[in-house]
Amino acid sequence: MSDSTKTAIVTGLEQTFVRQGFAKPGVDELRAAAGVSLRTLYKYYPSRDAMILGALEHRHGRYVERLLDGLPADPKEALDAVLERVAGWMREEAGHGCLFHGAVAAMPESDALRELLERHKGEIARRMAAAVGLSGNEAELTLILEGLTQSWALNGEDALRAAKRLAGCLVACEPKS
Amino acid sequence: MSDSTKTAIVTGLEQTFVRQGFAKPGVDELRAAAGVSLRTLYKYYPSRDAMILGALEHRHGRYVERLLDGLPADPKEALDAVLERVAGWMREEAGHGCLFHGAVAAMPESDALRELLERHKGEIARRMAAAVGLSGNEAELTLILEGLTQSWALNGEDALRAAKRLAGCLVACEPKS
DNA sequence: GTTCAAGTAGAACGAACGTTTTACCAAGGA
DNA sequence: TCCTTGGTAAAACGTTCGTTCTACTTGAAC
Repeated sequence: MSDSTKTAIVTGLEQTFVRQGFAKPGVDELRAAAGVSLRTLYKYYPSRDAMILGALEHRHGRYVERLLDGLPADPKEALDAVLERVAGWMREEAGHGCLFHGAVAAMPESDALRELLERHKGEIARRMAAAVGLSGNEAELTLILEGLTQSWALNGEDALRAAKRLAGCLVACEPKS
Repeated sequence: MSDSTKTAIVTGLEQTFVRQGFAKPGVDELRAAAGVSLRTLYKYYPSRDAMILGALEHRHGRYVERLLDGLPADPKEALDAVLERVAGWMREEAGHGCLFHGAVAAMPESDALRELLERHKGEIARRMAAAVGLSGNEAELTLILEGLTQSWALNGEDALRAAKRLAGCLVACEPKS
């Protein structure tokens, strides 16, 4: 059980699910993407469902790191930076929207997936609200983030402009404390 | 080929896909939900993919009607009404987020699904922006709508409050024309 | 030098799947 | 009366799927 093998496998799995979704790719295609033998693949992830979970866990780590590490200390700059980073993620990694929502949408009856979705979104909302100094407006922030992620597929860079504009409005409208 | 049979079938299909997603349910389960024989089901929808497309077309019609028919003439009231109607839809019909995004997420390589998604979202954005008097802010409106739909699964009624608040901010911030 | 963990290649298996087909039934119009 | 239309029930077909298993290779540690 080597760590580098596991990373290689899970990277291949993640890429495949991003490109093809969760319905289509069969285990043999996942195996090819992982670059290992079927036996090894099943040793690290003993079922197709485990492969899905593993890929999502891996993506969660990458996403949180990319979005939240080393944000500017100033709350306004941090807010702007987060939106830019989300747009960058969409450009480079997620043409088709949030993979976690996609997984739950594909298999809405899986409790494990729903739990993972809640952990993922919850952690991001909490940490981001703190970083941008809008802890009382978690729902508004989450809405802007989800809206940006989801409408990116429809409007591209316009979605980023709209998100910045709405975030600006939110800060401007906020009752002074 | 009777119309009432077709409606009964497509209603059953839509419900099943809403509840179970697009990956899991097999044709025999869809048949049971449609309440017809396998032969009849295949006469109306000659493949599983056609069943998916048919269910989404049907849902599109229902959604557009519910969201946009008979809106108040006053733009501000109309905006509020649309958000309320979206929340009502989420409460009653779509616990798991937008079915169109879900379909594309499950099978991102299907051109037919992507076209349908664009038609669906495009029509709603255009007609709604006109109805609420914010035709220059389609991207912002779309973002709020997508954000509400998507964050409903996470925050429930708080998502509606956040959407109303952001919509209010948008109207207040808008440069007077 | 042997052992052992970690890997490859790919055959095999039973179940499930999407689809087609056969056989039959009920009602209405010419 | 017969034939068409729209439907049911369910067997059958060929494929594909997720999973397991057998047989073999390699590299490093003791």
